[in-house]
Amino acid sequence: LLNHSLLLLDGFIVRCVPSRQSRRGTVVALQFPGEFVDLHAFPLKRLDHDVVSLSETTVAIIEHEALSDLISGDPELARKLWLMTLVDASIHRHWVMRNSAMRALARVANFLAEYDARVTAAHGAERDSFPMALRQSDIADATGLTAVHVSRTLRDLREDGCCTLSSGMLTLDNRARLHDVG
Amino acid sequence: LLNHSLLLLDGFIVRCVPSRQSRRGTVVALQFPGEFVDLHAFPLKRLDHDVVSLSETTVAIIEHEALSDLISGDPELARKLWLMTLVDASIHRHWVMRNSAMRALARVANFLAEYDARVTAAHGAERDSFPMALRQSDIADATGLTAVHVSRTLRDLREDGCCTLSSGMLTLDNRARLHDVG
DNA sequence: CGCCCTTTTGAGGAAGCTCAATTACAGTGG
DNA sequence: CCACTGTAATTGAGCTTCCTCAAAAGGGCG
Repeated sequence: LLNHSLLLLDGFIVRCVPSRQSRRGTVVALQFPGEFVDLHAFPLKRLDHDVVSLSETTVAIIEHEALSDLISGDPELARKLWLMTLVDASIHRHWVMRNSAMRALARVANFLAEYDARVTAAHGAERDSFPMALRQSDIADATGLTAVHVSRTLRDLREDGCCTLSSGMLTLDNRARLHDVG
Repeated sequence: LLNHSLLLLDGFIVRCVPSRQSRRGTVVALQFPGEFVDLHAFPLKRLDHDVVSLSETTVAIIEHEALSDLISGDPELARKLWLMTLVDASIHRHWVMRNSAMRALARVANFLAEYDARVTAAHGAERDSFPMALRQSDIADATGLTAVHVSRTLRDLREDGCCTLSSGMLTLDNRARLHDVG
């Protein structure tokens, strides 16, 4: 039973639901700096998944009592907090579609494009090369593929001139083509 | 831009996000009587997916203005409405896991088990046989399989003694085994 | 240098897809 | 009552995609 939520200030976090596929389970969400990790625990009071940090992280712990006090005097803020959880849900729907209806190449490309878009939003400026917190096996857990096949798929994307993932850095060699593929 | 939300009173509705796989796109959510279809349009003011009825339906149209009036005087109600959208999100996460980490047999079994659980909740009493609003091609759109393979998978479940889907009726020949498989 | 973790590559196999034909079934009109 | 039609379900054959297992190659760090 939770009485606080986490706001991610720095680092990178994934949310996982248990499954037999991987030791850690399936990755169902990414969280970038500036995002709430488990705001839904505020009305829900419990968590139906695990929270895993993949790097050094800094978080703000926000007591639910404090949130209650804040929104009781500000219905507009309440609306905004609700909206943040709805954006989460919208992304979930996209993930269902991606992992159900796209083949490996498009799936990984689309995943990396989402990562790009969100890291850009968190960082404030578009870059053609930036740190990627996920290893290939993490991408596998998030896309429903095996690590081996992710490796092959990344090679295809690299040879296509889309992007290069190497030693923790993702380089977008051709953002337009990546978006096209994914 | 929406200024109202739908409460499903009777019938059956699916929510779809566009994809190239199927004409209608990927089914990302089921809605049973008693559930809000698009409550998230209240804070969000727009819809990022399609709403499709698969049967005759009766809905209540709820103006957002009315919702605003209601919750302004009742913070507890606001909390409950928020919670309903969070349950939706939790189910989304389960769908991501199911369609990413489960094989066809377990995937379809789990899907039918969810359908069973939710139709039971909506109907008020457990039954071993009840109407199934989805055709095999709809199940395919919801599980990320092809209609042909759903057909084969249902045959396997039938021969396993789990359940039988025939002419719009789903019969649970062995609920325990179905849960076990899925 | 040696160790551990991650990535890459190969070969073979299994799961699921595609295409195509057949069957079942309900509705419709003669 | 029976052909005729259109939709949904089933079945088969061949193929593609992805998985599994196993081994090799990098790469960072003690």
